[in-house]
Amino acid sequence: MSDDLAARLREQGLRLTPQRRLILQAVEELRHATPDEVLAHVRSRVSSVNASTVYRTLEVLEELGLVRHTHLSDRAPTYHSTSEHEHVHVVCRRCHVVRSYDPAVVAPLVAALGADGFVVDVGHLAVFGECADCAAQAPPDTPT
Amino acid sequence: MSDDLAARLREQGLRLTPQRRLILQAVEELRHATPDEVLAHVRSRVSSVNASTVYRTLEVLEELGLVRHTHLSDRAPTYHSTSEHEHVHVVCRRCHVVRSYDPAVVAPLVAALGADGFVVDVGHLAVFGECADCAAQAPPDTPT
DNA sequence: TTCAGTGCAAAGCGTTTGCAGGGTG
DNA sequence: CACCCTGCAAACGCTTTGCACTGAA
Repeated sequence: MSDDLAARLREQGLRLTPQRRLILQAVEELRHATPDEVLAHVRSRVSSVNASTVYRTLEVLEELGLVRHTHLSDRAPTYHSTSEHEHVHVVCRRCHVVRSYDPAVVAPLVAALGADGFVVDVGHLAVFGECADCAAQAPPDTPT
Repeated sequence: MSDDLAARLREQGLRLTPQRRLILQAVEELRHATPDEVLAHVRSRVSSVNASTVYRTLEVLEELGLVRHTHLSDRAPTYHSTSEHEHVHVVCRRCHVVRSYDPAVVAPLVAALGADGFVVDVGHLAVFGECADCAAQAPPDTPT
């Protein structure tokens, strides 16, 4: 996918820099990562990368369609590569386990809203709730 | 619903204060509001309420099950009263219009995840995408 | 009278921005 | 060699926290 990177940047008159390559690579390798985690990963190989560069780069990569983000917690967003199959994130609010589902699970929802002309951004969807394991063991409480 | 307030607070050994009453009332009247909007609304009637009290109170009210929150933007969360019917929020990323849908639209999703023992928190769901009006008029771009 | 709740101020976390120097194309 | 990109440091928006005082029960 890093091949796309050079091409897509060029299309927009943007430049290919080592930082951009490393950041995209980090997102691909981590599969799901916050800006902070991306920064840490990049720094584990090269020492000098700045947090603001990570933010600016993730923004660029998202505009180029190479990465996407969702909100899997009330804190920082999570980025993932678009080279993965599109998927819906399902998050257990109790144990914080994140599971990916095939977009088929939301097909009826997409269809229902589509009837009103609304186009759902499936990749951004995060469904919160309580997973089977937690529901089994847990007292009825505790938030995100 | 403010009757519930006194009762539920008492159950937990908590106290009924003017601030708590006003904050719950604000959420009910505004229907969808960020902590900041709640603060402004409360201050428009009484002058002295502190932001940290709003945050602390919204947390308490949510634990008591009197209010709920969702994330309708990448910024502050939105609170609403649980005295409204449960609904799913659908947000246009372009014009930021928020529309509420009957939970029926996600019934198939709830059923599909339910098959795996996952209990979906329907009230917390926010579906992002592009509404009919924007899709009609807009160039294919622009983020949240 | 007790202890939960409040206001205030400071700190915290994640993110953004202005600017000057650096490196890509 | 133009101009995009980066690092740095400061600022920012939202939220949380520590502490002493206040007031509900």
